[in-house]
Amino acid sequence: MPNPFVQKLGRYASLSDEDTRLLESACRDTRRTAARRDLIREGDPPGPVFVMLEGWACRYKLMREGGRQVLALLMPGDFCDMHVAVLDEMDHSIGTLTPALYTEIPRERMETLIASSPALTRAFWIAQLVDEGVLRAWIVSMGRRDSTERLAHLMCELYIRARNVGLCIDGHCEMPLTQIVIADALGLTPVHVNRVLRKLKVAGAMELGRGTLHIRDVESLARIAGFDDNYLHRRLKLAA
Amino acid sequence: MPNPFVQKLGRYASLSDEDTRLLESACRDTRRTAARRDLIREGDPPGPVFVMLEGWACRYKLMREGGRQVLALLMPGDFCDMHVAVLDEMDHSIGTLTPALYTEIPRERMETLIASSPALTRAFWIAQLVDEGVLRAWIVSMGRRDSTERLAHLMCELYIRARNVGLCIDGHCEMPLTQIVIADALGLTPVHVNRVLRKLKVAGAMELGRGTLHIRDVESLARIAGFDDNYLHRRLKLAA
DNA sequence: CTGGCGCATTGACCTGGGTTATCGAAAAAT
DNA sequence: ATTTTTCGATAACCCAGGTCAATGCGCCAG
Repeated sequence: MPNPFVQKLGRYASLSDEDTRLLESACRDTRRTAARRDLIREGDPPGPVFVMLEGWACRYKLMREGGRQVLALLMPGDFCDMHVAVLDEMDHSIGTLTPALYTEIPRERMETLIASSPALTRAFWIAQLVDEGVLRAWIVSMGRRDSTERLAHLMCELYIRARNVGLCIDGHCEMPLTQIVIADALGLTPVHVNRVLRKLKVAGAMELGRGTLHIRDVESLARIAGFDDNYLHRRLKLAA
Repeated sequence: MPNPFVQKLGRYASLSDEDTRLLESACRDTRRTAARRDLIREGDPPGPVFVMLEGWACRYKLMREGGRQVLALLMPGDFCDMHVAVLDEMDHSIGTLTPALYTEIPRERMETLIASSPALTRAFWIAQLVDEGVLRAWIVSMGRRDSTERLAHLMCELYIRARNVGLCIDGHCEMPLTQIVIADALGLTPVHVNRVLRKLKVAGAMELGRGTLHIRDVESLARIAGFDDNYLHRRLKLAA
């Protein structure tokens, strides 16, 4: 099966065979973890760059009173923090949501990679900018969308991102998120996420269950969400 | 008066005289604008890097139904989007909040700057990572803090950032934000921002009026906010 | 095969913050 | 100087989403 890291970066710049080879060889040394394991914790000194190859993870921050806010969902192909190494300590944690396969690319290796080809440099920059765009889109969602729009918007985003790395087959894809994780990501309670999911199911827009997302009516879902994919910087071809 | 751009980057790496000179000369060519002018709009092709020298601006996104969400507040010393030029179009707008003085640094110039010294490279990376940290902190605020904590948290952040570039004098600083802008930033309504401001004033924590922020009791404000400055990647010395 | 635990589901009730409206005071425009 | 616009301050009312509580299901460990 194709390397999702290569697949993702390949969307942002046309990679030569040599670029591809470099990326693949940087992923040679893989590790497996169980679900709910932290790869790195808030306060830790930043380590290598993590690249997700299988399974999902998330960035998150724990609150004093015990709640948590998920800051980003990481799926295969996603990587974290090209440059964090220059910071003194992590300001958030990263943990797996499912059993996962990932690579750690040491900082020097990463720099060599970036320096080795203009296409790779460009691809990494774009990936970074898209990640920032996603952060901003989350802020927009939390600030100005109600719970239904918010959930629909997140599902549109995740669906497109998953499709970009080949994780979807016409209208449904693997999405191993519990309602609790979704609630932690959207700033809602699990109870309310459940209510909204029911509503979206009844509306015939989408269904989420048993780790799988089924998009029932893309148009309708995108309309509910007020979804515009410009922040992902690719043309929206949901119907494809 | 000192160049806030130099001042800001100087916090992140020790700049040689040569570095300082380079930065200052990149700011030679300045422009003035009135308040409420867009520097660039969503959908526009990305242009040069903007560096704020005087006055405030914000990144924002307009909603279909007319609302807007402020995504970041830019004060003197802040700059935007080192690498946006690689993207096809802007996914949000940037507009001034006050009359402003700023510089536009063309992309090539920016690249020369970054390439010209390891200290500058490092400083730009850190600035970028801190900006991302701020985005994440906003997500945490919107997801998990109530309106009072949220407003207090934003004021702590802005106070520290303003102090970093020399805009504060013991406990008060210029902060030309209307309650409407604050509401747009926090995902609240202006009416409610007003209520919360009154509450914080009565509590003796802070006062915001006539474009000026007065911190009345730092400890109390930070406690209300649940503020931890680790995401700004500098030691918190609010009392200094 | 069974007990336990995390997750999903649902109901009843409550509250933080939204909505709408009004008024006076600044500030900006002419 | 005066008109116009924007901003801040408050009050009355309402609802989206939180809170609390109870139940059931599926899965894994023993």
